[in-house]
Amino acid sequence: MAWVSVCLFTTLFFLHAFLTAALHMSHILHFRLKLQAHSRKTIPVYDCDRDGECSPPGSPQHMTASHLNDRLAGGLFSAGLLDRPPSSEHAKAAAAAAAVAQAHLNGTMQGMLNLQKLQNLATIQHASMPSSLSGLQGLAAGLSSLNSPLNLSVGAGAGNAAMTPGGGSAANAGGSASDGGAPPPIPSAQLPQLILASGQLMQGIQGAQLLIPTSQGIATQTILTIPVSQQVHSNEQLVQHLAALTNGTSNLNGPVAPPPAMLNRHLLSNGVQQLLSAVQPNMFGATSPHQSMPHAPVTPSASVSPRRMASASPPHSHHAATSRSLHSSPKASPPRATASSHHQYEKMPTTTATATSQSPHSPLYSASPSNGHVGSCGSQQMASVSQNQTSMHHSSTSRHSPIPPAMNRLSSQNGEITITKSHGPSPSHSSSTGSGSNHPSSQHNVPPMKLSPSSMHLSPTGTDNSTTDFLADSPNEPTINQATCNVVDGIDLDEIKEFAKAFKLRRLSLGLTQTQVGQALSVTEGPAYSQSAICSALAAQMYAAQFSTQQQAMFEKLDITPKSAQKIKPVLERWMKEAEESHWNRYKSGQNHLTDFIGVEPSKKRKRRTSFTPQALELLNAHFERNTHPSGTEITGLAHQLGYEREVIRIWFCNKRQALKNTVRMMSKGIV
Amino acid sequence: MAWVSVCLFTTLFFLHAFLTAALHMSHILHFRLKLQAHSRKTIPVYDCDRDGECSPPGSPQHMTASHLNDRLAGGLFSAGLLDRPPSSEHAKAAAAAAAVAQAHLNGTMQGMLNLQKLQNLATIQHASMPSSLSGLQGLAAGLSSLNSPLNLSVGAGAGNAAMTPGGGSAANAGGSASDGGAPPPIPSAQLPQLILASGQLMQGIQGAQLLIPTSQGIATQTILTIPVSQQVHSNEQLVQHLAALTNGTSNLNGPVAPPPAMLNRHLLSNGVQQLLSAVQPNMFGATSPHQSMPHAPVTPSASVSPRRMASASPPHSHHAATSRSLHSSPKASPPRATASSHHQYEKMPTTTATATSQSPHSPLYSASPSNGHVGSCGSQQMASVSQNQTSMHHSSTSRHSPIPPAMNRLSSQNGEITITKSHGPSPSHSSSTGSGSNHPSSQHNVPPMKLSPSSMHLSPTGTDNSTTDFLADSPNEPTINQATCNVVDGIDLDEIKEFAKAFKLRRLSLGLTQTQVGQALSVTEGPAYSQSAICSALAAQMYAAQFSTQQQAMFEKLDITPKSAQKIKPVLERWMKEAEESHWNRYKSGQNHLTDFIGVEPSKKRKRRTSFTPQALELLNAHFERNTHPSGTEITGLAHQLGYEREVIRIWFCNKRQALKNTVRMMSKGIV
DNA sequence: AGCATAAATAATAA
DNA sequence: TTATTATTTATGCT
Repeated sequence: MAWVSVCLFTTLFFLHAFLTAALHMSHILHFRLKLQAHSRKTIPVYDCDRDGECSPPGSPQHMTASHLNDRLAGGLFSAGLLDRPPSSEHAKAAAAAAAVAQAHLNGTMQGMLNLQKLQNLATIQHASMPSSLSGLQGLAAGLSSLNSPLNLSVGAGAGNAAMTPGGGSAANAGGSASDGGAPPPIPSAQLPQLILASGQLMQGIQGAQLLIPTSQGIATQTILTIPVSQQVHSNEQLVQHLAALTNGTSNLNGPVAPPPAMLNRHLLSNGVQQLLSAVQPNMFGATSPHQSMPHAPVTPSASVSPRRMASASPPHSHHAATSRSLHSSPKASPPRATASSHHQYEKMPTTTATATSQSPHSPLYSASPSNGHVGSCGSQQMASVSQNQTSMHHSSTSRHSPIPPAMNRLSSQNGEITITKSHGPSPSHSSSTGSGSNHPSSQHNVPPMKLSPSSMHLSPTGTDNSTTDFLADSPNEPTINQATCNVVDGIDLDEIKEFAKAFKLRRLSLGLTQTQVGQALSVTEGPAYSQSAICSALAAQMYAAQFSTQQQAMFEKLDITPKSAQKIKPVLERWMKEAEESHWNRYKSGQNHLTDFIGVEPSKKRKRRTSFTPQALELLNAHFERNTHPSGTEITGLAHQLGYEREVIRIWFCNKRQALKNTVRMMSKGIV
Repeated sequence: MAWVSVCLFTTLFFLHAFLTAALHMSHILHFRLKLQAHSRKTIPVYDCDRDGECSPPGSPQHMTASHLNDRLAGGLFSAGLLDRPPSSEHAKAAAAAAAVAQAHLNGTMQGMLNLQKLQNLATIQHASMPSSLSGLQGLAAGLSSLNSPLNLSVGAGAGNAAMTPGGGSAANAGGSASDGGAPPPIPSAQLPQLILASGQLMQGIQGAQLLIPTSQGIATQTILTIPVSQQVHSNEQLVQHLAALTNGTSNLNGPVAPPPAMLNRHLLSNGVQQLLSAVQPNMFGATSPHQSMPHAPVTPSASVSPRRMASASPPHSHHAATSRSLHSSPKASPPRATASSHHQYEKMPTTTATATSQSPHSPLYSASPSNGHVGSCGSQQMASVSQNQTSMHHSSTSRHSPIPPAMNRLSSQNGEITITKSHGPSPSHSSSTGSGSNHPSSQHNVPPMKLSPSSMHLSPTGTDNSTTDFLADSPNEPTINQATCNVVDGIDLDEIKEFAKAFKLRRLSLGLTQTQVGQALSVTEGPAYSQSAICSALAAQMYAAQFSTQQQAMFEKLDITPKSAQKIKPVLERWMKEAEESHWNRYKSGQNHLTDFIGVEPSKKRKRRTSFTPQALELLNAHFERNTHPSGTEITGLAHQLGYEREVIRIWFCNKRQALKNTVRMMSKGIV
């Protein structure tokens, strides 16, 4: 009678190159943090268990977060991003956050940061973009924050100018920005920082985008709060997440002010996988020459929808002069993209089967083509920071103009954080800082894009050139050094991935759906950018992103070239800027309706929640019991019979099935 | 780059008396094991973290697996399940696994266990069902395995007969079954263990059902692989999962052999939510008197679909004599349900908001009406074990006949594990064994059901009576002690929930959809059990299960009475047995098409959407990367490897290519 | 204040 | 292209 069954529980960890590492997760997780320097080469940095004990992979040695920071800093330095070698002291590496609210996420944080609170905090602090090094410093600060118990505070050291690479690191190390540099005087912009947009960006990530008027212009700051245990269905696991913190600083007024620096910050929690990255899109080339940095959005026109903007063409394009100042500063900024420090965070593979692990990849001033990740084929150099000037001249008009100068990696352009998978296959790509004339090919084509000039205006920040700066590898018109780069694909993939990610974050931060974006774009960009096309393009990008190095071949085979994907990027990028700008404008005018600026009517509202009568429910349930998957006819019949819309009935069944499924799942889990 | 996939392989051993043990699996999980004696009282047994350190809940003390075993053994003993007190020595408690392949999953395991491999392994080992205590021993062994570093090997100590409570524990503790007891001689059943069915059961759960011929009969073992990080969208989180392992033992040949024991074991991981449940439907009353226990499925007819079976009526009903032996044995089996030890496993609340905690509730020979869970209203006693004889006489013909004898709780009848929520509201129902005349009302109507006798044949196991035994509370004909039971609802809910869960697991393990079941049932059971009706019944049960005590009111309001659900249970149970039997038969005949035995035409509706496991997707994507156009052979291989239908795999590639193509197209559109 | 679930969104199997 | 699923959001009610 005896039955013996043996239950085995196993945890399999799949390493992305099909290397599988088995981890044991104690309580919850184990997490393995890897920093990826330039190339796909990954540097395992951290491997901790819940107890907080961390050890580098394959090594008994334990590393603390600070160690990690040092390591990072070292990497940066070696990459030429830092002026001087990082000090080995933990705090040293960390610089005060510049122009960024420092998120302070408490490990034991009970909930998400309330966005309202964020806003309130935001009003208190202001960020000014000092200059060159601030970006790096911010980065450093971010890194240093790793040491902190994962606290994210929204106060923040605004005084970026004060931040020198070596300065104020200690403060940051503490993790709370509030104690950071003295808040810079709030210059021209008397507007308090406002929440441009807020809401859930992804899975469990709450995001808020703040507009921070500064003497330099308007800075946009994105704050993402990432619940540690987000997405985990089971209770006990500690989860990790990555949060991307996007910092966008736009110069609105100060033509004189130092250019806003870009900050990229990645915070990774040990016990909990978390990533915070901030990117600041400023300073990069404006796609269209006529783009100006709108002072504070001049036009208070309430609902400036992208479409409207498109039609209204250049209404906002004034202050072209400001752009100059902006550009100049980038040059000064020391943290060149030279060593595009790709901090890869190796996550545990999610359930998603895609074998590649995603590593947060914060392209900062990753201007230098030598960026490890970037398959820089050509000999072209692109000084990311300095690019601004160069890129400035890119004519937005020349669509496929081979203008390569001041090319930035996608990320920098977006000013968004993106997570890149480490691409297993493509080996090379070390931290060839600066001068690397690696892959000229696809990487550096600067397709100004078909930027409907109309859509260009309003871009408030110096970020304008960003679109132009992109190294879009256009298959056609292989401008510079493009022939020999076969690494390009890999690079493209990275870029695409990053872009897609960044775009998504930005889109979400505006509270827009893919559909909305598509619709708006179709209006703005014309038929070629029909909604579906855009959406699909986005999807494609996402999709493409999935394939990292390893799959490039297939990619080509299927004719799904990253190149084409790359082409659409500028358009999307441009639109996004406009949308964000518009958003800001509306804010100013007091009209803060997120959906207003979309070319879509607000009509879109959510349908009123239907409430079914008990009788209806009875019938529906009876039907459901008989058949959980009623045919269309059945549904129609029911709808008619009950007097509800067919769709309502259909959805009812969908939800009912879902509920059932959930129930079952729980039960099984529960099992008792 | 890191991929982490966690696969949990669990083998559940169902102790036939509904003993559930929650284990902590070191490596990865934390388990909390609770033994629940009769009533819902739960006894926390284990709580370990990956380090292998275990401590009883609320206690700093660490327990080793062996401790757990001891504890368990002690519990069992106290419950009267063991003949002698368990020794305190760690190894002692563990007995060699009986009749079960012991899965050995290495923590560093690279991928999921290949089902093929499992099958191969299965062929190596054989399980023989010794006698009474073997079940317990097996359990103990299983528990002991907890100590192992989470290795799951599919080799396994088969020599169950040799297993005495105190013997061979050490070997098991090692975690590898291969070194376990000497493989018992493979008696009559010369068939190697085979995979009855395999595939994705749910979300990311892969399941394989093995048939293990033993001298006692055929044992079915279900192995579920649960990716740790399943369902997690972010990479890094380690996830939890629950695995349910169903063990069904059917006596095929040995009329003389001791009756198969049912083992119910629940493994629950703390850190990772895992559930393993096994249910064994054997030994219970046959609904229709003419049912016999088919020897080894006599009819090798390839596709013995339920429908066919229905039409063919009693083709397989031979060996009626065997049933006798089966029944007799239950009596002899020491582990009577007396102390229907409910091992409740308390899991961490999952993210799902449902506030009720689910406690694993494994009804084993919960024959005694006194079972805490059961709201035994009437004074009727039902000796679950002994019931067989009694129930045997139930006439399947009398649908609503008030025949109460040998009533079993649903679970026991099913021999399935089900998860019950603890119902807050209904207080009473202590382990008022036997005599409690609590809620006579709805609880005890024994609607024999309209069991179309035709459908009865083929039920291989002695389980036949199970259907009859059910205490279906039919609103009409309140037979015995039924008036005063208001607790009934709570009880019913428990049962319903349990049943629904068990049924679903079994259904899924056969790869059947509700629709399929419904269709098959409509054929088998007649119009009253039309497809839709069945499905709805299932759904209703599921649905009903959702509501635990708190929501009963609503339940009633919606007219989703547990009672009605209860009525259909026996039918479903019976059908499931047949289906499983049929499955086996087909297997024997070499026709292993999962869908074959369903009485449903394939012509029907769109196939249910498959959901691939992350692991499967990983593999598929890897293949896709290499080759977007795999040959038929490749596809077949993949399908086999992954346990999906070939067509599903083929379609996956089609869709994948399509997606790629779309992506490309859009991108190109985009720009140019 | 929370819960149950209708509605909406995104992904993807068929 | 369609239909379903999987998730998420947020409404309406207690």
